[in-house]
Amino acid sequence: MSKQCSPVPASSSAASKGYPSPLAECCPPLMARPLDADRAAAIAPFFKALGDPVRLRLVSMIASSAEICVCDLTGEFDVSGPTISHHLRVLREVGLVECQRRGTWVYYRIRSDALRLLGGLFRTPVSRD
Amino acid sequence: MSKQCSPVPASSSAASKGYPSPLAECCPPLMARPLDADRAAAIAPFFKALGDPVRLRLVSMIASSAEICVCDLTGEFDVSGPTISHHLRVLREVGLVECQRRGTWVYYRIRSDALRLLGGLFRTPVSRD
DNA sequence: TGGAAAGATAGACACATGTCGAAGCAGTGC
DNA sequence: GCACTGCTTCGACATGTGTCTATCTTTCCA
Repeated sequence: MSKQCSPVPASSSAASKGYPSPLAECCPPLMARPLDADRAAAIAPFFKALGDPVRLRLVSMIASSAEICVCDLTGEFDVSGPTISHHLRVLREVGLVECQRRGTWVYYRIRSDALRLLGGLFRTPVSRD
Repeated sequence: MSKQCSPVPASSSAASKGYPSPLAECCPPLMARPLDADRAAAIAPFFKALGDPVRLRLVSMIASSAEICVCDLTGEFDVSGPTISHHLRVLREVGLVECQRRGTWVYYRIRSDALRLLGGLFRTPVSRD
């Protein structure tokens, strides 16, 4: 029953932590006002997922094309296939990417709503600096 | 000799990893083109630092004011003083914040160049999505 | 039906990380 | 000088994380 691809409902980890939906226009820029504990707990997993060099590169590769096959990702790294698969799972579960199986191959795509959310945190509200 | 406050040269962890200066207009948006391994290794530590809920909140509190005293940070969390101090050190070493001692108190300030760098990664190059 | 290939999962293991209490260091003020 | 306060560092500990090999599942095709 294809337990592997897209077992993730919509937002997953953040949602499973009790916060409604961090993807939905949730948070003001970091410079605007302090995050409360709940929002911080909901958002931190996204950054944590991006905090590994392999995963960061995976995200940039996936985000740079409309979609990309796992077979085209694996060869670019010095780590084993299962390790790539593990990292893709982390990215999937946090809601940064989504995947779709087509025949033998699995294609990954970026979730641009997640990218937008994170980008929004770095906007400068008034342009102080 | 105040080993505690600002023992960090300029960019630290990223610089110590051999990459010139991730703070200096280094990287195209994630969606523009894949990061090479070196840049990913230089940038991932920033996200890793933001990947802890306590640190993310600390950053948002520091970024939300021009500067803020450690004594005003500690009380907002359920963890001990040494733990806050540890997290501030991580943020300092990666180059996200900087600090300055004034008398008995230590004040933290955001490094907006770092915030800009990270924000730049989420810009949409052409506006595909 | 059976083999091959693409990926995911399981289990194990070394290492990193978050947390704490205790101790240390740097200023302040008596 | 000496006690006090603010903050950092140290050492210890439980837990989390990244990686691997081995195995399993899914799909395709002869």
